[in-house]
Amino acid sequence: MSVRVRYAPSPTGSPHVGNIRDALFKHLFAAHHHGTHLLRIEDTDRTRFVEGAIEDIFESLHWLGIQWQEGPDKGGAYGPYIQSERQAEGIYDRYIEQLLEAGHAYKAFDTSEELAEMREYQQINKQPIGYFGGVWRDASPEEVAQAEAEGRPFVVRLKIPRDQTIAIEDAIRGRIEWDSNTVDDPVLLKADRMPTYHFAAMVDDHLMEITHIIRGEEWISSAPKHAVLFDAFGWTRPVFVHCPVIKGKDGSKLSKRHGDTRCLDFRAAGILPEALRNFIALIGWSPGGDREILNEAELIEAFDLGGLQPSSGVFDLDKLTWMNGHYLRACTAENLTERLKVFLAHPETARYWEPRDPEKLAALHLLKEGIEKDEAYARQAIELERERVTSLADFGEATAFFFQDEPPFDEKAVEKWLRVDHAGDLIRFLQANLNGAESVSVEACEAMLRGYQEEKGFEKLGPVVHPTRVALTGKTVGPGLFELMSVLGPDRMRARLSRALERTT
RNA sequence: GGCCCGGUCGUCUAGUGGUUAGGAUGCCGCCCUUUCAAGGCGGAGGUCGCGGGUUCAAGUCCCGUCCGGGCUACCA
Repeated sequence: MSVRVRYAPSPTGSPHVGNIRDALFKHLFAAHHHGTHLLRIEDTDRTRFVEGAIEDIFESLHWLGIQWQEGPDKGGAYGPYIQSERQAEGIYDRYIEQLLEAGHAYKAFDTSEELAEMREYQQINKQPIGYFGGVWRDASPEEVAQAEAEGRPFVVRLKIPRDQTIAIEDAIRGRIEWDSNTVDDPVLLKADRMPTYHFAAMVDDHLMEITHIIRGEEWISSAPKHAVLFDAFGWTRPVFVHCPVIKGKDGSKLSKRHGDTRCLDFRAAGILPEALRNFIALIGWSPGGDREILNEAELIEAFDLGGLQPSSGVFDLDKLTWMNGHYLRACTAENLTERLKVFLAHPETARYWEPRDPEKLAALHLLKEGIEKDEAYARQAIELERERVTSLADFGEATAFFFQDEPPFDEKAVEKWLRVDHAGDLIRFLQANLNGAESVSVEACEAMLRGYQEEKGFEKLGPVVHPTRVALTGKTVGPGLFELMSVLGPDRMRARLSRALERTT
């Protein structure tokens, strides 16, 4: 039987990295086994629906290259793939009836006040908290009929068998057992006739022939309920795979106060999708051995359940940053420029940086204009700065001096290198050498500076290089000077040199 | 409170009874070099949560204990 797995998000918000990491695992697992990965939208809780969430789910998946073969957008033989539509078709009602008739489920007419009271009582008396039957689990048909006749609202609960051991076989942790008396009767159908997750997801998993339920470990405690449900229907249970969660630096569940957690925020921050994908694949999973950098194909090839880790992992932004730099350097300048164009044009980029770092955003605008004005020139600048950045968002500041007619002077740099005795002479020398030239090669630039060094008898190139760099860029750091000069070209250099000359005395 | 899961350098991890406990990141240093990076090389960092046991031999198996986390909704 071929592998079938599903990513089944609820449209309650934009997917965060932990959630999307699970989706990545499913895609990788399905692809590895030439199986099917399907997307199912679990929108049974109307009250928590968030506008735009579904769009963000698709977008996050697309961006990271997570694929699926069946879903609301693609169709498939097991549709519909949206639970509210399935509910409307009466799918869940049919199975509820079946359970009710077989005596595996029952109607419970408790009010929310009664339920709250019950929990309070249990808490005070230090009893296990939950619904273990109340008056309705074993109510007579007459009592139920009467309550129904009165039109009292009710829910349908699953009758968890008592005095038994419920066990599941988890692919990562092995056998996990519960005393069935500690498992309460979950609601299957809510008073508004909508199914709960427990019910809808399991029915759908069966109908869609899901072979492996891959989900976060926060579901472990619900697993016995799901197992009982499968057994009640006489269905074969899928393999349960409970993945470890991703935590923040302080060890608690990843949340907003740990910084970015929304998948699409990383895109806006300038992270490359292949970097984020590679990075999150390695939290809670390992290909074994020392391998760390894996592309899409390698991930698929290497992915198996055996590499999944039982313990949760911390999201280490430093390492993601490093990995992003690695992938940035692996791009060609052409490719990088194309990615930058998309990045700079995306409205989320500005929305992301505006409140965090307006200066960075301004530099990004400068780069955007630079690319629009002269893409070939911009590409050379990008090429030269590529080794000095760790995210797409760094390119603005890194390349700024290429695009500014008058890049601001770092006053300390001026103090140190433009106030040396020979600075004025050096600049005049360069001006003379550049006179009339239309372009200048890297080699010519080097020859020019070395010529001056020799002429003046400097032992090292530093006294020539540093003042030139400050004169041309305003800074003491940056790409190789000869390369930078060649890219800048004679015109820009002439303008900057004469401006710098005024600062030499 | 109850039930369940977890625990190897700060962090991600390799490890399936015999290793000087390996790699990566981060940190420090050296090399390269016109600066900053990148790259190369090296260093510090682990009593494998703790305590018992089993065994000639335990990070690896067993028990206990501590700590962390999850669930405990007519949310998923």
